[in-house]
Amino acid sequence: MRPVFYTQEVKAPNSRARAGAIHTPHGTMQTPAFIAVGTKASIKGITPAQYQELGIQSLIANTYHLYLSPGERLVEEAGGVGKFMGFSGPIMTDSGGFQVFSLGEGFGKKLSKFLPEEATREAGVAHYDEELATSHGKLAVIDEDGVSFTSHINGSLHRFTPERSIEIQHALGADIIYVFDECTAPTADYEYQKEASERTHRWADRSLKAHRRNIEKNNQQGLYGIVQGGRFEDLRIESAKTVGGMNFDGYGIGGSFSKHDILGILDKVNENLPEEKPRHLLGIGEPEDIFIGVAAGVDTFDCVLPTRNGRTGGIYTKDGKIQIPNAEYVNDFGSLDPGCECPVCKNHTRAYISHLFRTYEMLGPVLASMHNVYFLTNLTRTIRQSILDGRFEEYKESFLARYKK
RNA sequence: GCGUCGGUGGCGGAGUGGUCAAUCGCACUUGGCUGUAAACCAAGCGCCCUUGCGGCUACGUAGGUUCGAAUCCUACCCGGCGCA
Repeated sequence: MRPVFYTQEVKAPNSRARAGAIHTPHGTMQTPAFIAVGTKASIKGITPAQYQELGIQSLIANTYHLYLSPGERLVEEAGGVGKFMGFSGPIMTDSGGFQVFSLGEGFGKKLSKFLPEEATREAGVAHYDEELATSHGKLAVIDEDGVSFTSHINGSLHRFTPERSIEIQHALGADIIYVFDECTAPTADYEYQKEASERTHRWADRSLKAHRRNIEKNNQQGLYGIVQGGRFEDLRIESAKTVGGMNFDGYGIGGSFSKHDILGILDKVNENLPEEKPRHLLGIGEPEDIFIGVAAGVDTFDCVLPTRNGRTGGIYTKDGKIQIPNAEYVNDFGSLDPGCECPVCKNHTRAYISHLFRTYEMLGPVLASMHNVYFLTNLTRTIRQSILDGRFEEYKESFLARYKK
């Protein structure tokens, strides 16, 4: 028996949507599930004591960040990342593969998953600042064996290889760890994407071997492979087949950029991954994206948006997103999302939270993050129930009709 | 009363003869954020016309000098400080 495994309860009749559970040494999570992002062993703004009432079953921390600070040895000494941060449930660690992108090709773009320049300008968002990027250079450089990083904190030089990433993740001690992959830019051309995906496959093999070599950790931690392939369908399918054939404990689907239609290929990706293993869609997403993912057979999701949007005033509601600091909410005495059962909505008004943001009280970002995380965990919980009840499609239609109105 | 310094856009505060509707910060308005270099970033912010290296009105008030003034001169009004 592997330390991490999936059990299915109900499969929807007309899609790959499924309800089940992922079992780990630190507990079981009911899927589909939203996994909160806790990069530096902290879901920004939320204390572990609040996880349960916010529906947080699990979180994903980051190898690169914890390696830089406080260092994997210290976390190990503390008893692992869960013990260190005071959370007893299941935890994942991402391998640092995303930082290959955000500190490499993504560096200086400010938009971590950048859009083409015109679309960027149209959307009114910051775009590539060439002077900034070139004055600092990339912070990550890739070669066949691994990636050299310049610390974004103090400029010191560091090196990750698949073996090293696994070694660090062994020390961090999460239930589910990931192979070291290369997250490519969505704008990468076919040739580069092919090259990068194939390298990621070689790294997946090396990560797996490194994990198996450590008998003790291999029996305590599950290892997920990662599918890449960018926006190219044939590369995605090829990647799913290759990584899917390697007998990982689960599969992450990486490099997803919804605005580049990569989610459209998801169904074909999952068609080529083993049915009996859990699938995680890395870094996604928005409520619309979650429905796409679930329909395609994804079990778990993680995304920075609920906490990042929350910190900056963006609030999820059943009627779409709102900007709580905006003038129209300063005297709105309703709750953030009318009808929401979260502790924030039960106790506070939009007017109050708008005030907190406008006066830079840290409680504003905290309450907003709490509500947003609840919104996503509750969404996946409701989706799960709809699958169990055999009405996933109806629920999807009704939710999106209102959300996107 | 005399002397002196000063009055610039919601506020603070640059500018001190042309390229100034006026640097910058704050405030304000709006937008963005998808494995977190992110409690962040961007745009707008006198009025008007969808437009434009567009028109109009503006730098205490009123005049004046000049091809041209927020910038120079005169008077007045207001404020700080000093002396009476």
